[in-house]
Amino acid sequence: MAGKRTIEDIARLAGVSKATVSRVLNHKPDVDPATRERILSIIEEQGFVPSITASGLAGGRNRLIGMLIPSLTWPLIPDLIRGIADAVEPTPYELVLYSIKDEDLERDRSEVISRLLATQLTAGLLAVFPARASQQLTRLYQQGFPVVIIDDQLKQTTPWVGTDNAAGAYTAVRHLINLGHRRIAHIGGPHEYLASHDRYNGYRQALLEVGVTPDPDLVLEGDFMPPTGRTCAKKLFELPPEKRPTAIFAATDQMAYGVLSAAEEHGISIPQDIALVGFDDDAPSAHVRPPLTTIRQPIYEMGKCGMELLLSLLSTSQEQTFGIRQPLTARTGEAIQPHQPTRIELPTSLVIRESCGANFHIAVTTSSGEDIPS
Amino acid sequence: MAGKRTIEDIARLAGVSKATVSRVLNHKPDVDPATRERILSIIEEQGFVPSITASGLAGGRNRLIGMLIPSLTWPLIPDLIRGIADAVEPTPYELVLYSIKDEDLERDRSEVISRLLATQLTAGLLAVFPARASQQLTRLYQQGFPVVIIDDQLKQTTPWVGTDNAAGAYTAVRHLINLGHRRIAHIGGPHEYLASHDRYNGYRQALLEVGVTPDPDLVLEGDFMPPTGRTCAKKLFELPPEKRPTAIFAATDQMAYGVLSAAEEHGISIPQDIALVGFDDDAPSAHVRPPLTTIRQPIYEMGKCGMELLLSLLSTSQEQTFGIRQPLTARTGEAIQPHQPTRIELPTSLVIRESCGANFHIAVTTSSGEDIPS
DNA sequence: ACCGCTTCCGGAAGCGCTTCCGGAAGCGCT
DNA sequence: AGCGCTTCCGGAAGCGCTTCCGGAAGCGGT
Repeated sequence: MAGKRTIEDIARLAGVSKATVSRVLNHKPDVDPATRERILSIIEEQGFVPSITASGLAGGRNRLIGMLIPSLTWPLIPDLIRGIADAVEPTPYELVLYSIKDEDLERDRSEVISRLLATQLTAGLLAVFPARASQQLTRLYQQGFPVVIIDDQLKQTTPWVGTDNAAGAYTAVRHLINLGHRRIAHIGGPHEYLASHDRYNGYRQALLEVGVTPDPDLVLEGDFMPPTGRTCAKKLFELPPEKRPTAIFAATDQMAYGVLSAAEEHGISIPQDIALVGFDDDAPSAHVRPPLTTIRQPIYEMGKCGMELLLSLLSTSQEQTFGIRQPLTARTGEAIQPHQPTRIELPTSLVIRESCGANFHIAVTTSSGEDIPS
Repeated sequence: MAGKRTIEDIARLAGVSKATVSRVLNHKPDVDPATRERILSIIEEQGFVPSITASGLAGGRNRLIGMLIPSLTWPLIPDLIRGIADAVEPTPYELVLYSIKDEDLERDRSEVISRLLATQLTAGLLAVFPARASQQLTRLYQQGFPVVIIDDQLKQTTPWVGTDNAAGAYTAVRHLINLGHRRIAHIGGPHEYLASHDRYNGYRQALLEVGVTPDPDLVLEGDFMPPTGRTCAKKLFELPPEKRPTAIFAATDQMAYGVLSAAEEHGISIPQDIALVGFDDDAPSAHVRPPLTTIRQPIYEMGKCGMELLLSLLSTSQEQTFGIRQPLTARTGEAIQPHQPTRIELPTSLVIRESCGANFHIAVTTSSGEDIPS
C-alpha cells in the first residue's frame, strides 16, 4: 500500500521506457493511444503516484501554490480559504500556507516573501490582503512570477480580485439616507488600506448625491477593530446635541461592535437614538444586540475567483514556456492581456437587520448559515 | 535578487566542494568552524536559499508538513491554525494544507490521505478532528509515518492532543448545580465523536455527584450545529411543566445559539426561565443575547502543542534513521515512548457570562478579544 | 621517524523524474 | 523502389541536492 514504486517500475511492467511513462503522466501528445491506456491501467493497478518532489526538480516547475495569509484572526479568512481550497481541489496543485504574523505585516514582509521565492517551492502565489507588501508583490509579478492579490492593493499593477468597496459603502449610506438620515457619521479604517478610502468615497458620494456635504467632525479614523470603534463612537456621542449624528456607518462590523458597546455604556439605544450600519457581515453580526445591518462581502467567491485567476495565469505562463505564445486567449476563459493585468471586482450586498432601524425585517441567510427570527 | 544560484555556485565562490556546503547547510558536524563561517557569510551575501525540492529528493525526507483540516467552517479553526502556524514558524518546515470537504469527510477519506502519502510530499501529518478517518491514520502511524491527531479520536493509538472534554462538561454542569439547578438537560453531539461522549460523561458525573440521576428525557442528540440545537430545545420547551428543565447544557455553542432562537420563539427568557451553558467559546458567544456562558477550549494552544508534538516525532524518527536510537528521551522535552504514543490533554476553562443566570459578571477576555460590558 | 587517530574535506553516485535528440517504423507519394 | 514526412518511442543527460567512501593532513605518543 505505502507505494514505494517509481516510474521505472511502471516502465518495466509496461515494457516501455521511463520516458514514455513520463509522457503519459504529463499528458504529452506523442504516445500511442493503446500504449497510453496500457500504462494508465498499470499505474492505476499499482497505485502509483509520481513524486512531486522529483518532477518538480526535473521539470523546473512545480505543483505547489503558495498562499499568503495575513492575520488569521480576521473573521472572514476561513470563508476565503474555503473558496481557495475549493478552487484548487480539482487541480493537481497543492496549497502551501504562509501565514504572516501581524508584527511581520507591519514591517516589510520582504523576508518571508523572498524566502518563499528563493526556495523555488511554489509555482505561484495568492496573496490575501497584503496592504504594505503589495509593492514587493508587484515587483515579483513584473519579474514574471505569477501573483494574484486578493482584496487590497494600493496600485493596480497585478492581477487582482476584490469587492466593490465604494459601491458597498454607497449602498449602505444610501440605505440610511432613504430611512431619512442626513447627519451620518463614518468611522473609517486606517488610511494605509485602499479599502478604507473606497469605503469613505462611497459614503461621501451617497451624501453628496442628496446635497449633503460630509461634515469632517463626523468622519473618524479607526483601525478596523472593536476598541477604536468604541472610542470613535464615544467622541461622536459626546458631541453637542445639534452636531450629533443620527446614524453611523462603520467601515467594519468589528468597529460596529465597538459602537454597540459604547452606546450601551452611554445609554444610547440603537437604532432608536442612532442607527448603525457595518461592513463585512462577520458571523457574529447576526447575533449581536441588535442584529447588525451590514454590507456582505462575497468572500468565498473572492477566494475561489482569485485562485482560478492564478491557475489560469499558471497555465498560460506554462504555455509560453512551451513556445505556444498566447494561443488566442487563455483556455480557462479568463482573458490575460500581457500588460493589463486582469482585475475582477465582485459585488457586495446589503443585509438588512435591525441596527439600521428599518422597520421591516427581511429574512436573509447570514454568513453563519443561521438567522435569529425577529 | 531572484536567486538562481545553486549550491555549486556557493561552493565555487567559497573554494570548497558542494559536499561541504551541503554539510554546512544541514548543520553536520564535520566542518571546520572557520570554513563554516566563510560559507555561511557567502550564503548570506548571495541570498542563497537551497531548493526544497532538490534536497527533498536527494535526502529522501522532506521539509513539508501536511495539515488535514476538516470543514473550514468550524469557527474555532482559525485559532487552531494560528497555533499551528506559530509552531512551525521557527522551523525550516512549511505547511501544506489539505482541506477536506464535508462530503468527503462523510465517506471514507482514504483517497485523499493515501494520495497525500503516495505523493511523498510531506514528512508528517497533523490531522485535525478526523473522526471517522482516524482508523486510517492509525494504520498510517503504525507503518511509521509521523501522525498527530488533534481533538478527536475514537481509539487512543496515535499521538494526540486534545482538551479534557469530560472535565469541561463537568465544570459547566457543576456551575449550573451550584446556581441551584437540578433538572439540567443536555443537548449532546453526534455519537461518532468521542468528544460527544466525553461531554456527556462529564455532565452525567456532575449530576450523579449531587445525587441526581440523569433523566433520559432530558438528554438529546444534536449534530453540533444551530438547527439541531433549536429543534432539541423545542422538544425540551414542549415538555410538561414539571418535566421541563431549569437549565440546559449544550455540547456546543453553535447548538446553544439554536436554543437561544428557539427560546425567543417560545417566549422563554434566558436566563430567567431557563439557564443555558454552551461549550467552545466561539467568537459570537460574547455577543449573542444574552452573552453565553460557556466552556472555553484552549484551541490556539492545541494547535501549537500538536505541531510541536509532531515536530518532535519528526526529529526523533530522523535520529532513528541515522542510527542514533532513542537518545535518552527526545530533546524537545516530550518523552516519546515507542509503544505508548504521547497524549496531551489541555485544560478548559469556564467563561461566565449572562446566559447561566449567575448574578455577577466576571470580565474575561473572550476569544474575539473583546467583551461587551454588562 | 613511524603509527594510529581524529578532523576536515572532495569525488562521485545517486534520489525520481523530465526532456532533448535521434532513430525506427509506417504512411502516401512520385 | 525510393523519397520525405509523421508518429511513436528509447537513451541518456541532467535538475540541485545529500551522503557514502576514502584520502590528506595534523596530532600526540612511542
